[in-house]
Amino acid sequence: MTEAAAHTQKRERTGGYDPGEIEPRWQAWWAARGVYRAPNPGEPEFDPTRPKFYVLDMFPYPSGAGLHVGHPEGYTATDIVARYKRARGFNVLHPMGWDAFGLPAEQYAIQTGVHPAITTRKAIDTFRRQLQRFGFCYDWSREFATIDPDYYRWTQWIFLKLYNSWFDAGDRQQAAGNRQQEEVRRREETKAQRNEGQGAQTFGGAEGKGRARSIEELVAEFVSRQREPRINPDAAEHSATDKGQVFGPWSTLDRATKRRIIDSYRLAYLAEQTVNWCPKLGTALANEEVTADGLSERGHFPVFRKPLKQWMLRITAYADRLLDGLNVVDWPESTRIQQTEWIGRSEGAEIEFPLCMSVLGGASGGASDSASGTACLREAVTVPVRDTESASRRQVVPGRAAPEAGSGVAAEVLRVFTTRPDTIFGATYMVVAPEHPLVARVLEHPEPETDIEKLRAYVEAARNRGDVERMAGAEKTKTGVFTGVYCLNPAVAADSGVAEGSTEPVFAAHRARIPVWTADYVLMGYGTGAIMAVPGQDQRDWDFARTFGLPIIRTVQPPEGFDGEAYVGDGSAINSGFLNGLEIDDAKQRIIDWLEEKGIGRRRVQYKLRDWLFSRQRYWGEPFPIVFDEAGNHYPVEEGHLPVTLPEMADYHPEESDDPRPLLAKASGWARMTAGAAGVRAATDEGDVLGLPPDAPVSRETNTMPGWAGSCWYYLRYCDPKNPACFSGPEAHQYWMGKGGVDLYIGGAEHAVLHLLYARFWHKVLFDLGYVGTIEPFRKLFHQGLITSYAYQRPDKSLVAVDAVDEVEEGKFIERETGRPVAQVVAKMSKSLKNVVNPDDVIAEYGADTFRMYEMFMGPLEASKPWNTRDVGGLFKLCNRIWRLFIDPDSGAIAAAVTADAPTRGALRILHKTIKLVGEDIEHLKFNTAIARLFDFVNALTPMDRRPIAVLEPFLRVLAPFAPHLAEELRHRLCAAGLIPGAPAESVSITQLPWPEHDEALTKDDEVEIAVQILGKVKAKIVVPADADEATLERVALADAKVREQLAGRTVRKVIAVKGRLVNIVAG
RNA sequence: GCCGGAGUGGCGGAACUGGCAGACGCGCGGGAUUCAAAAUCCCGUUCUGGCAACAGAGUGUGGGUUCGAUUCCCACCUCCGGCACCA
Repeated sequence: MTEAAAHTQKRERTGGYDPGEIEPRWQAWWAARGVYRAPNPGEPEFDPTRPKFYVLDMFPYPSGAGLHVGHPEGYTATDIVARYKRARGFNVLHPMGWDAFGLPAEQYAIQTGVHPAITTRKAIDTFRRQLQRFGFCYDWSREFATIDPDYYRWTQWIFLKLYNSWFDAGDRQQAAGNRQQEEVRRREETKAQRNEGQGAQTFGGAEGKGRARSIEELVAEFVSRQREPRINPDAAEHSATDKGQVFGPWSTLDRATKRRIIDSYRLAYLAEQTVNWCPKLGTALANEEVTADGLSERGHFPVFRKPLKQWMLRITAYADRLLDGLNVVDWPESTRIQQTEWIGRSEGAEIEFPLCMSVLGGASGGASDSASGTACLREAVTVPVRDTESASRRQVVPGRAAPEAGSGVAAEVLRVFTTRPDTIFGATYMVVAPEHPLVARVLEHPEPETDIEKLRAYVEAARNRGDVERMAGAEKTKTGVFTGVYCLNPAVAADSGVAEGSTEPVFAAHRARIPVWTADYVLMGYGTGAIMAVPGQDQRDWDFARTFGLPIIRTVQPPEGFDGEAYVGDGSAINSGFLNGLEIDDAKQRIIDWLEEKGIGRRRVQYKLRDWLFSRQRYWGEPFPIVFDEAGNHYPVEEGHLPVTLPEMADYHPEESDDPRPLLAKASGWARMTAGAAGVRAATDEGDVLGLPPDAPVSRETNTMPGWAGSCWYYLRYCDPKNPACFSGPEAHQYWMGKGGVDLYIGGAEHAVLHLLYARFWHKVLFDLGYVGTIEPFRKLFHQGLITSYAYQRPDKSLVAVDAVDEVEEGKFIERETGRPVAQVVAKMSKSLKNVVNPDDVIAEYGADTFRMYEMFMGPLEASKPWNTRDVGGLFKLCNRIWRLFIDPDSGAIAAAVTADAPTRGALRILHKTIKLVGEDIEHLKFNTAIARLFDFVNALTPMDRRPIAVLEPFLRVLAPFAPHLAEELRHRLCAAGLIPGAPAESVSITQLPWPEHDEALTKDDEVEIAVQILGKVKAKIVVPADADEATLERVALADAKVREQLAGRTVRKVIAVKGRLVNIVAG
């Protein structure tokens, strides 16, 4: 019989602690009275005099398997904080709901035909029941799920806001200048917010780095000629050639061009994306779902890389603001670093290298001029370029159109991005990605030195390998092929003419003409898909140069004795013409100035962050509020026609097809209709490119949104979850979000980048458009650690399931089957190791209060720690001991030692210490030490034969956040026995009572024990008044008998006394 | 490889801003209570030596700074997490 079971048996005979009876009773009582309901501003029960506190858990996905012991860890922490803050006089918003779209329910539907909604609702019911059994103080009246049409209607609405917005980069120069000032202002604001907890709203302001504006305003600027109609120069979906492309005045443009321009600005746009298409499964797969040998993880079907039109969100426009925001939030450093690295901002330069080709122009467009191309080649080889003026460029590449910044004429120059423009003199070759347009062009028009078969084979091989494969390839040996193309290093070419007499022109000219290679270590998706390779200062380039015997020139002086390969440290420039002698930073400035002056390069910031692929070919997700006309143009469904609900499906099997078609395409009755029926705005006239005639046939977008969509804004809906007219009423979310947003957000570190970045992005768009008043959604973020479990390990490190092991003696384990010894180790909980702990089982045996306290007592919240069932009993014992402080377990009556006597000084001291320390620990989320204080209190009270009510009752209010059922029960029993004079009526819940105030004077001991060290070793202890000063300490210490004995025959050289701490005597 | 975080008794862990290492809990040992057991209460519990007083060692390893280091500095080892040819 277990300890708890035995105890329960005893309780049946007597008045012992019985959580199985107490807890459901109080849960029902709290629910019936709506104790945890948080009224919104405007409701009669709302108290505007209190500050607000919004404490949020990360949105759970209700899996069919139910709750795991990892879930309640964070939930208990937020519950404690919510209860504590409520007791400290805050209006607390503490909601819960469900992130319910997702793959598992759909997979289940494919297998069984059961509608995902049914599966999902069932899983939600299980989760809710389990969470309610913990006694969490959620305001369940605010519950919703992302699958509710009333919710996803607003998810679609936000998508439309993105679709109908563009990012106005504004005057970047000015923005950069304002940056620091802005940051200071925001930091101040955040500080103020932290102090106040709430404040006035500033709506619709931007952050000084560009902002989202409505598409209508953009079109108006085109129409009024305020802005020149051109393709968005920052549009990732357009080729370098198309970016920034300029057309005539708006009124002269045709419908298609107008649409093309507008769409290039939208924050939600369609683009061809290469996806992992699995014909057998009928869906695109994420990179993680594809095995190394190109098969689907599920089913092992072939996967092909195929271009597919996908919705993308232009998150890259917000890269800088997403970075800046990280400075104003109180988040774990590691998470801020992860986001920073994910965004991956690099400052550098874009440089154009003139191409020397026999065939210019061609595939990538632009005028073909073979004569000048040949001339260029010849010229570069034989004639050092004298002219250092910008004319030199014209000379080298005649007939080249002068491009504007950001536009590209890929036919004649090779444009690269580099963070080390200072090393340009060391660029001995170039590398382009295999997908680079230059490669395709060379394949079509080979150069004399092109080995076309080799090149084609290389490019083919590269194509079917995804980026992941390419980069994670186990062997890092460099591969590549020379394209046959050369280009000119503009710096070397120019410099060779300047340095009169000192350099050898011919050598310089050879140095200036450098080969262009293609290699898969250069990625098409980053920068321009081309690099200048500087093997002297870059290890990757060094490795490549060594592999293929390319020249290496150091352009930074390594320190003496440097015996490494590429040198990436500090130093001054060498072999670098006019840069020689400059330190790296100065050399960068100098060369960029030079490049800009020549018009062949410019400063540029580059990000690793890519736009967000927002389409999924699934059923169980939010439909897009978008339709297409017969020409394939897209139109938004007007707000009044939302939500676009999911159709019923006869079966959920994806169509097996080589032609990627989302699952919803099977619902043809749902997908086809007229523009009028779909809710597309009726076109006003011929020139209206954004509307359609109502009778025009349209078909719905059949992709669905990804799982992240619903969780991007749920924290806003909680503020006003039932609002039928608005995503969240302004008064409600302005109040709960205050100026700093969510006050405490606890969840796993696995969402450190994706969810937390996507949500911030949506929030900033909503901020720009004036819908929310905070620049960041989550002010303070905290990650709870993983709860692990024990497993057993054979000597060969393989793991053994817990049920296959016997403990033969204390701490010694053997594998039952073999009799061989195994070691106990900590491992992740997993079905295969049979070490998963089910919270329901634990609660059935010990109750929710014990469970809550155990999880909080295991260790620091942020640490990963192993579940040890044996330890749970210790917390159960604590609950029992608390019970017996109040209740005589034999009779069930109030214990005889409970007295109305005035408390002793000692009893008051332990109470006030407990109040103070537990409060401080909760504020710092140090729940493990807070519970240690509760133990201290109980240890101090247990031996007392008179336990004053005046000490016991405040203790219950300190206990309540941790063990709410136990505290509630005991307090009601004291009330019923008439032991709480002048207390609120019994109908009041302990959770509605204020936190007891502690008296600082009462937390202090009168006397303290001070250690006396001699040469750093404790040799004696002295007892002195708590406030004894240093001189007193020294005097008492030196007078101590033991100390004198130790010091006999030695001279005291120095005495260090620290008030309240110790005395250290240096003697020799 | 790079960037974080962490290594403290048999176990989970504690230690403010450089000031008595091991709070609190588990486990274990002893005692009280009991016909007995469970439960409960009390005492002990870092290691080594000693009956003991006490002595010595001790916070991953090796150095350093300091009257004094788990805490600060340098080098290294191990584990966990993230990123991984991003020019």
